[in-house]
Amino acid sequence: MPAPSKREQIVDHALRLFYRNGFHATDVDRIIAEAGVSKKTLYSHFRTKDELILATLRKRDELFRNRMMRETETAAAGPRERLLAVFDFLANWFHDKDFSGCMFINACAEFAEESCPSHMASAEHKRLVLEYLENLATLAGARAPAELASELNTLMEGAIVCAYVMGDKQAAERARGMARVFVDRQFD
Amino acid sequence: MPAPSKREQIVDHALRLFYRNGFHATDVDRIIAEAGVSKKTLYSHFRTKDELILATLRKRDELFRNRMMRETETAAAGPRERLLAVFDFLANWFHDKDFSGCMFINACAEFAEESCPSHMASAEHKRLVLEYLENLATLAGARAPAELASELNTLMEGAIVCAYVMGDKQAAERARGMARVFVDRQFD
DNA sequence: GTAAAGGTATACAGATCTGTTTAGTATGTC
DNA sequence: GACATACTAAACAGATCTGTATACCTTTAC
Repeated sequence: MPAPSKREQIVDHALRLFYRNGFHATDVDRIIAEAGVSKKTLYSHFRTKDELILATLRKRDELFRNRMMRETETAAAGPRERLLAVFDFLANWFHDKDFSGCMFINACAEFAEESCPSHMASAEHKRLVLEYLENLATLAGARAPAELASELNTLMEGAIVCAYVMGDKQAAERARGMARVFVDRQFD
Repeated sequence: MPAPSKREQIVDHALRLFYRNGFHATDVDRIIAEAGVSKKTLYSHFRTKDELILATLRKRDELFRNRMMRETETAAAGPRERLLAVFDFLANWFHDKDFSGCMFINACAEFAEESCPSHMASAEHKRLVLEYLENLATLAGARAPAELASELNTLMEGAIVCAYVMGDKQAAERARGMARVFVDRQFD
C-alpha cells in the first residue's frame, strides 16, 4: 500500500481531534486544516459531520481492540494469565501521552440519546470488549465465563474513569489486584 | 423561603439541560427559554457560559452527594452495611427516568484539559465521594480504609459506565456483589 | 490531445451561538 | 412622587459552524 487514501487521512486526523477535544468542540475546518484536504473532499467522502464521527468511532474500535488483544496476548501465554494481562494493557494505555479517557464513554457523554448512532456504536464497542473477555474466560476454563467477563469489564471501566477523571495513576494496578480475586474464584 | 431566586432557577434548568444534552450542545437561548428569564438576567448572574457550567457542577455535586449519603444512611444502620448500601443507592439512581450517566464523567469528556475548571471540579467531586467512602470504612473499623475506599470507588465508577453506556441493568447489583468480597476481606 | 475523475482553494449561504445593548416595565423604599 | 433595583423583550454585533458552489488544477486512461 502506498500513501494513505484521502479518506484515511481524514478519519485519522478527525479521530485524534475528536478524541482529544471532543466532538462538538472540534469543527470541520480544523479537521480539514490538519488533514490537509479541502472541504469538498471531506464532504465527498462523508455526507455529514455525524457520519464522519461514526467512521472515527468504528476506526477507534478497530484500533483499540487490536491493540488490547495484541498486548494482552503477547504479555501472557495462557488464557488465565491473559485475563489479568488485560489490566497491564490498561496500565500502558493510561500512560500514553495523549490519553484522554475512553472515546466511547466520551461519545456517550455528548450523544446521550440511546438511539443515536454514536451512542449505539459505543455500546457495541463495549459489547465486543466484553465478548473478548468472555472468550478468554471460556478458553481458560472458568466456571462461569459470562459472569467473570462482566466482573472484569466492570473493573476495566472503573479503572478507566479513575485514571482519567481523578488522574489516579494506580487505577490499573488496583483493578488488576481486584481482578485476581474474581479470576481465582473461578478455579478453586 | 418563598419562590426560588432567579439565580437558582437558571442553575436548576441549566443543570437539567447540561446533564441531559451535554454542555456544548446546550445553548444559552435554550436555557433562558426553559428557565423563563431574559438573557440579560442570566448574564448579570454569570459572566460567561463557562461560569454557569461551573455553578451547575457545584450544585450537582451538592445534590448528588446529599442524596447518596441520605439513601445510604437510611438504608443501613451500621457503617459496614452502609459500605454496601452505597450500591443500593446506585441501583436506585440508575433507574431514574432521566439517568444520563455521571455528569462529572460527562464533563471531563467535553473538557479534557486537566487544568480546565470544569475538569478540576469533576475531579474534586470524585475525591469527595472517595473521602465519604473512606470515612465509612474508617467508622466500620476496616483494616485499610483508604484501600477499601479506592476499591469500592473503582466498582462504583465501573457500574456507572456499564449502566449508562451499555445499558446494563444489573450493573449495580453485580458491583454490590463484588464489593462484598472486598468489604469482607477487611474484617476476617 | 482530450475527457473523466478527483483534487485544491476559496468564497459563500444560512444557521447558530455567545455576549451586548437598548428600551421599557414592575416593585419596593425613602 | 422620585428613584433605585431587578427584571423582560428584542434587536443586534460579531464570531463561528455546517454544508454548498464555483473555478481551477493535476493525473491518468484511452
